[in-house]
Amino acid sequence: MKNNIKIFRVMKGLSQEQLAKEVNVSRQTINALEAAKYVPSTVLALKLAQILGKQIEDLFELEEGD
Amino acid sequence: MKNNIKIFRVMKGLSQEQLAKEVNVSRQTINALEAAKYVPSTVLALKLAQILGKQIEDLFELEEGD
DNA sequence: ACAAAATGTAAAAAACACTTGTCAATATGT
DNA sequence: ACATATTGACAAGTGTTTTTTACATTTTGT
Repeated sequence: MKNNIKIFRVMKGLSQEQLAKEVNVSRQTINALEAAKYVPSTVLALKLAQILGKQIEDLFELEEGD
Repeated sequence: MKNNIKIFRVMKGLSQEQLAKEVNVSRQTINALEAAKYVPSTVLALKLAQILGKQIEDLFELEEGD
């Protein structure tokens, strides 16, 4: 599961910590997400999409094996 | 967290079991989802949106407390 | 009325998101 | 060069949550 969170976050001029605060998670969670260590819950995905002004489908891409 | 899975599933003329097979989960998972017993993983949400021809944002709606 | 298909529900297992803490590395600005 | 802000990475744990297995009920068609 690939994601483009980092790209859109930077485009918004936000630090990981700032984004984390906006969606109520720890900074490490954002960091791990950008490193594709795991896939966020649907709730978090929706919040991220909302803050970043994108559709979830823009942020995440299904891969072989998902 | 509300969802419209049932509505779109029926519009597609699919049974719970058929939809379940398409997205590789048990039939009961679909049933529980439609009963809003829980929110599916992002992976499953993406697959459902794909099969139903909708955006995740069309299927799920954030509520107070999510 | 009967069989088959579809749906509902509950308990339990299995999987996973997320936190906290910590340290190292890289970038940014003065 | 120095200090500060930002990011990367990792371990360990916890608690939550998704998902399955199994059984019961309802619906549909003939």
